[in-house]
Amino acid sequence: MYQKENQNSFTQKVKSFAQKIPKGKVATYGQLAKLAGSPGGSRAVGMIMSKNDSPKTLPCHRVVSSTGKLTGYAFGGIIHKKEILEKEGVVFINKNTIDLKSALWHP
DNA sequence: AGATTGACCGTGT
DNA sequence: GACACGGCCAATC
Repeated sequence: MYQKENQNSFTQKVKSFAQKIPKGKVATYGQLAKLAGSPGGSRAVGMIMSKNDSPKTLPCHRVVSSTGKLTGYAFGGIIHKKEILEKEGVVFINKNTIDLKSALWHP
C-alpha cells in the first residue's frame, strides 16, 4: 500500500493551509509552519510566500507575523496587503499592525 | 555540495 | 515598549 501522503512537501502543506484561512481572519507564519509539520520553520514559510505563484492560488495576504505586524507582500507591497485585509474585515490597531486578538485564525 | 538568504520567533536587556 | 542576539527551517545561488 503506497501510503504516499498527498502533500508531503512542506511547501505544499503550507499552501494548502493558507487557502484554508477563512475570510476576515489571519494566521501567523509560525502557525502555518507548525501545521505543516515544522514548528520552527516560520522563516521557511515566509520564503514560500515570497516565491509564491499567484495571489489567487495562495492568499498570502492573510499571513502576518506573530506580533500581528504586516510584513512583505509580493503583489503590490504592504500597502496593498493592508487594503485587502481591511476589506476582508480585519481590524487594524495600527498602521501596519492588525488585532490578532480578534483576527487570529483558529484552526 | 556548501554557503547564503529570507515576508520569522522567542528571549533578554 | 524598543532594540539586540541567537536559533530554526527550507529554498536559492
